[in-house]
Amino acid sequence: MTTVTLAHVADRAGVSTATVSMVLHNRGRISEATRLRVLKSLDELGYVYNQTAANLRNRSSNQVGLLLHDITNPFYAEMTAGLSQEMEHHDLLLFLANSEESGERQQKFVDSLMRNNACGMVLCAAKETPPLFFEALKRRNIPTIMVVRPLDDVDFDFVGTDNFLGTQLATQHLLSLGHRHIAFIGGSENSVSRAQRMGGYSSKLLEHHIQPNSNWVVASLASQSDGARVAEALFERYPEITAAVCYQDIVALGVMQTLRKMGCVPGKDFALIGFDDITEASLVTPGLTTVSVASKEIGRQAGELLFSRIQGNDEPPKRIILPPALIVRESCGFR
Amino acid sequence: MTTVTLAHVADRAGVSTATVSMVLHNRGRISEATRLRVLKSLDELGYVYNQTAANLRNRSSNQVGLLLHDITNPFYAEMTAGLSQEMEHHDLLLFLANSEESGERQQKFVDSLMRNNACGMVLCAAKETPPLFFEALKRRNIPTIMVVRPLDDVDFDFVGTDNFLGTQLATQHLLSLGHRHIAFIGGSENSVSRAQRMGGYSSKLLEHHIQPNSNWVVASLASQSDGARVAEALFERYPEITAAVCYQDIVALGVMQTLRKMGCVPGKDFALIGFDDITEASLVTPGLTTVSVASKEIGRQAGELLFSRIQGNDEPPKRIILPPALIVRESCGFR
DNA sequence: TTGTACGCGTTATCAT
DNA sequence: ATGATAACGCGTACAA
Repeated sequence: MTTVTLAHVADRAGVSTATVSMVLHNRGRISEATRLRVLKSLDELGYVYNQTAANLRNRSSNQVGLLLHDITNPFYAEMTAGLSQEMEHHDLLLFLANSEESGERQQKFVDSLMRNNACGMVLCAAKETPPLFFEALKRRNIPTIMVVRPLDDVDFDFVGTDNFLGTQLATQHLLSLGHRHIAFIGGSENSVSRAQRMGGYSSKLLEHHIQPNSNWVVASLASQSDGARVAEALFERYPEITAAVCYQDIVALGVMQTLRKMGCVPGKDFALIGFDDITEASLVTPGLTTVSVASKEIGRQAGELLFSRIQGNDEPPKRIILPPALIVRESCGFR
Repeated sequence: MTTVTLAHVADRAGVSTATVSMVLHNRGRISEATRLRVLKSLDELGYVYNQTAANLRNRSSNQVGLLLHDITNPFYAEMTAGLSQEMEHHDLLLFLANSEESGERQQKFVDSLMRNNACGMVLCAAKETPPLFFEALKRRNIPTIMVVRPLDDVDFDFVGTDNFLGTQLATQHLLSLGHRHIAFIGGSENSVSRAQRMGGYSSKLLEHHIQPNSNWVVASLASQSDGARVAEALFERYPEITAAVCYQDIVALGVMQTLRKMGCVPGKDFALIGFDDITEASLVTPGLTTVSVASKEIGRQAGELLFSRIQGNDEPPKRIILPPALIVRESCGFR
């Protein structure tokens, strides 16, 4: 109840609060005798350090914010685990918030972080975030790392994966299996990530002297059901398609449903590739061939970079792009 | 850079800091004229409220901690989403930490919460947590809600699901499909949740005058691979088993792998039921019949209860047990 | 409405 | 060499 303060400890040890503070931080020149006396009092009174008071005095804090749209998405959960580990390693506390793609909630969270004097943040910005949001952030001058969703704005640190290379790998895989009629399914129209992934896909086709067909490129929401829906429409109109690169695994799983429904066996009659390598990808039958983006590593690297910024690292903004890898399972069949 | 304080705002508006504070909180009787003047200054100077200072003065905070073993587990991710939503609703910030079943990390997190003067916490305690940990928590007297893992200690609020009823539902389902040789797979030996789930399973068997066979009850780690491993050993020794209730979905998915490997079709040659209803359960083929525990709702209810405790609700500790529901998919076949 | 003591740890300055 | 003094960070709320 009655909180024990430095003053209480100091009284008991017969020293000043300054001395106790110094002992706590192993700073200054304190004789071994007093040090022991202070430690004893500290222990006897069950002193609990008041970080709030220290933070106020130091105009600092040990608290970092993480904003996602949806922690329920296994990709982000993995990333969070990586970041959390890194934060713990540096004795930082991690605030978590889900924006659910709402700019309002995003703003609310960031405001809250400012008020609480957070020392840094990791953001995966909501889709329709206005430039003003980022401008305001810059003025605040608080270390901020953007993750996963690439931003045009180069003034921010960024950690993500190489979307372009990822779909290149995927497309190359399909091409070398002999496919020539390859669709691209998923992603929302205005997404930068999608543009990059589409770029990898189309560039690979062109490299092989194949004309990308814009009719075979369709968007979808980030859900299994919508993936299934758009795939159905696509395959009905263009039965000549024999393979597809999907924007993300969730969508690919939906496409798989549609294929089955049409009596088409993925991995035999059709070749399907996803993106993200979420846990589900290894669980479905046939196993989904996909592009792995090392989600946990993104979190870890973001944490590392953020920590260095908090420590005062003021090098120009960095872009850390982690290499993706093709994970071959059964959904594309065998050579 | 130079932080704007209440004093600055007060100066500019030609009033005292007390007045500004009152305007900020809509407290006291301030004339409309001064109120507007203050609001104007607030805006012009771009004032940011310093929650840290307020917290220090009030000996309070708006920060809550959540401890899990693994945010990567979809069950906990869902729960976190529910809690996060509830916290946001009450303008509380949520600290997240993964213990990964380490008592040390758990202790470290809780200590950190104490130092930071958190106003409450939600804990899913690590497996081998010593009673001393809970005793110390009680002395601290900080609102704490235990979740998911039932505790013997009745001095804490608890929110979880009815494990016993859950496996009763599952077992009943298998029995009514005609199965008589039913195994119980998964969970770690010393877990209370497991004891409860095993209780539901065995009581149902007894109710139907079937002797539970302890050889058909096997433990496993909370992973697909270990589920597969123990299932393989079990089925080899006891080929007469035709159905299984699993401790959790992850394990059931592993069992499914083993079945397939043995040329056994789940839902046709074998009936399988999981527990948790994680997303993957609906994605595999055949869809996994399972017991749903409303993970998100657990988070929400924990948040609600915690908030009421923070508000001063000092009723005796509550145990909120959410009813589970059987989700019938295809892994048990059809009648 | 205001003046101001207060919450508690920090650290520069001063004293022995 | 050791350690004390006290102003300070900034919002709060009571007495005036």
